Amino acid sequence: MTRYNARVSEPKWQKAWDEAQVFQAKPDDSRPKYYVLEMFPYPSGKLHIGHVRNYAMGDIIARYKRAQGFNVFHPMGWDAFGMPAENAAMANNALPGVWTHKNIAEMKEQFAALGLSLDWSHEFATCDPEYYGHQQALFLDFLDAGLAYRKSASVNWDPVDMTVLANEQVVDGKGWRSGAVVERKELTQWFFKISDYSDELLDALDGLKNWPDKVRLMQANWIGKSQGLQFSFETKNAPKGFEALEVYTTRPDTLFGASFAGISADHPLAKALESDPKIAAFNAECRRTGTSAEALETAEKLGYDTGITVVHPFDPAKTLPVYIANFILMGYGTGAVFGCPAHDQRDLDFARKYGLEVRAVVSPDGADFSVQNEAFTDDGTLINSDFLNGLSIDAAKIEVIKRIDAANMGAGKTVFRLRDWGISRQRYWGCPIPVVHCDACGIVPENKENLPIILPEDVSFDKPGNPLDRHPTWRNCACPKCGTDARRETDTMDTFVDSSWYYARFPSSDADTPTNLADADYWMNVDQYIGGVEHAILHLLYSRFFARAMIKTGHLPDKCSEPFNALFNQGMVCHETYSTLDDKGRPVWHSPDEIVVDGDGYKLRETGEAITIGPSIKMSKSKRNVVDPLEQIEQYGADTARWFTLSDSPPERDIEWTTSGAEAAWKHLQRVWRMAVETDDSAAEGSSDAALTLEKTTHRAIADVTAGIEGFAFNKAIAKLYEFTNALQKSKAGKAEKQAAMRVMTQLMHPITPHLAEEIWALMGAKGMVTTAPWPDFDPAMLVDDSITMPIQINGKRRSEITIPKDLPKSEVEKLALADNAVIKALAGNAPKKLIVVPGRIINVVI
RNA sequence: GCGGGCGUGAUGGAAUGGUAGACAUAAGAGACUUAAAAUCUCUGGGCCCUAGGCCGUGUGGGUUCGAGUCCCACCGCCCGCACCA
Repeated sequence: MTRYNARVSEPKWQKAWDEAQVFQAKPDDSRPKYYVLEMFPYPSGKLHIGHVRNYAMGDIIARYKRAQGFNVFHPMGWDAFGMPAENAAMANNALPGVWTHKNIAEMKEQFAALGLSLDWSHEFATCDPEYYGHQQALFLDFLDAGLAYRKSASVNWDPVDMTVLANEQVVDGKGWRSGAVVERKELTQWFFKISDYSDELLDALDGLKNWPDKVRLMQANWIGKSQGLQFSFETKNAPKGFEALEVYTTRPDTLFGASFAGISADHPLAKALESDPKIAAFNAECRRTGTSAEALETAEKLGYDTGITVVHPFDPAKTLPVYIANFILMGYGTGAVFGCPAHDQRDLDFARKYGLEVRAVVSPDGADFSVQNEAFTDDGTLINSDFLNGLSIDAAKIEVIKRIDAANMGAGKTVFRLRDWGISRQRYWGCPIPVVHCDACGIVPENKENLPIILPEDVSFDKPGNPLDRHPTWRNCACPKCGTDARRETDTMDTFVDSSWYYARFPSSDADTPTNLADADYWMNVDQYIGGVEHAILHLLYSRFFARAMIKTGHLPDKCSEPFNALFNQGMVCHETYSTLDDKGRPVWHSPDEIVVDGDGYKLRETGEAITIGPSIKMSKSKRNVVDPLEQIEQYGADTARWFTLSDSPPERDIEWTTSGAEAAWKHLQRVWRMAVETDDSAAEGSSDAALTLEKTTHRAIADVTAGIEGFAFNKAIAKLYEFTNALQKSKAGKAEKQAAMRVMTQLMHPITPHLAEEIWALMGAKGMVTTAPWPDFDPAMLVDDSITMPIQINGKRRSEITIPKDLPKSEVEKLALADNAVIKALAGNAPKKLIVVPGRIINVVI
């Protein structure tokens, strides 16, 4: 019996595609273009099984669209800057650049084994000076356009990675990569003015119809738009310069319920009072409080009465005490608020602790109302509020803003949660920020003709901190303005900058400017973008900002403000975990290849020790539940891995890698191969009924698989291919008909298992390569049968079925239904109460 | 706390408001084989003795001729954000 030998066939076809250059795309106005892109990988040096699934998805789309006649652009590159290279440098005494390029070379080979239809002629790595030099040019243009600026700010400092992190990179109070508790630090940093686009980035989310709702919602929440009132209280007993205290609120309607004013420990007023050692100590304590989930759960509301008071804007007789409070954030609004305990839970907790007045000013029904331990935050009617009494919340807000505005005390204001993007990183392995510090001229942008500012290679990692800082000569340069001795900026850019515009570089990867407008005009935008949901905010929000900034600076055409037309988030590949316990009762994790199934359970191969099987979770080095894709490819071939990772679950969901599942996929591919070989031996003449049935099945399969791929339901497409295989195997049609069906099968399988498809295509003597063959069409007329079987329900429960001609009039269907034995029996001579016929679907007899 | 999602056989999962469990995996039985592998056939939600029937999509209600699907409440799990005034 012949077997399909993936180990021989796969490299053979990869070479054939390569030599025919079938995946290289050039602008061509005669065909519609289609730009499909998967988030480019970090070159860790080792392909992960998750990569296989991710890139297989993109490849299905690319191959399918190519067969549909689209001019498909499917490029690949490397997100090559970042911490791991520096960590490796410290551990192995290897240079980050050398380490990274070695990884890229290894990984590219592993990618080749997957048979992806990639156009490698546009490849680049973000650590190439040819790439990051253009990024430096973009930076200078952003600087010129006011989109980049430098300021001193309190930043998130990761004490392990010894670098600054963006807000988006702090997760649960910890660094997103190192996991270290983040500290606050005052540093002068470079920022991108993403806040210029807060409104636009929010509003444009509505237009992203082909993005997951979840991602759009997450971005909307992150941008966090609030509408409210910003106004000033007049202060009493405050230090000089603080005659007014500006606060922000989204509930101006509750102003008459105010019983205190609160300021952040980082508020200028709080700092001005630090000459009092008690206040200094209190402020220090506030700053120390963590922001992790647990810390927030348990943190008590703490305040310090400054002795200062403010005057109520609508009631000069009323004054409110000013507290420094630990729950007020300097980074939002003005860092100062008025507290209305009745209608804000935090203020209520605070008021109860410090014995402040709790005065309800909104009542659910307009009647007198009081609040105990739970703040009332629902809709209602204003009470106890002078001129606001009887108004709705919305009307009261408008009225208060109007009066504050008229009194020149403040105005309505929209505030966003989104802050500007701090991009300075105190790291070596990143894109140098192209500015110069000159004693005479200050901060001077580097001249564009001096770009790229190239990273030095002779660096050492024997000490913590940024090697660029202690490099003997690299910092030294001439001031671009006055020519005197000056020093380079040693901070490099956040690696998220690198990935914020790579998609725009691919179409013109050789251009001597960051982009080429003609190429961008042809290829942009990305029609289908695929990647993990972990980038829902960081990468995707930054990219949306970058596209706008690049339009403003003339690097992209106007149509590119939303660079990703459609987004798909794929799930992860998981595996169950295996553990034993050490002598102290701590778990010891074992990798799947150390495990054997032995009669009644899983055992450790070496010692026979029984294994505890844990839940299937994301593959990770620490839990050792990792499956090496290269071993799988070595054993079964890339097609099997591609087929299996897409077969069982919807692509957006996590899947569990199981050995039995992978073997089953491999068996199935062997079965298809065998069938292709055997159709040659079929009887030359089959039954004509069988031939017609097979033809209809074929058209049905084309329709279903096409719909599956179009709808990103690869698992369903694969289920339909199984059905088609089963039907073809059982078919009694003749040789020619079976071969025709087999050819269609090959075309339908080709996006998923391209190598096997090519091998069968060649075996059957078909012309050219299946990779370049057009997608098969189906005839809608072939999808309908002449007779259909309709279930009959009695009172909604299925009781019988009848087979009737397709276009039988409704009245005839009713007659036949009433003549059905089960119906006659159930009716027992009575007329039905109701008879529902849904044409082509179902009949329901109501008794 | 706020926001979002999801609960279907032993398992992964199908199912425009219209025959629940497609397709696959595990498992069981059988065929072929000296034997194993490979391959093929059958069984494959639960219950009742069968024809056949009853029950069944987290729980309880509701809308409907008809609900896994829509609505309400509850329970459980997952994800995101989190003292944002």
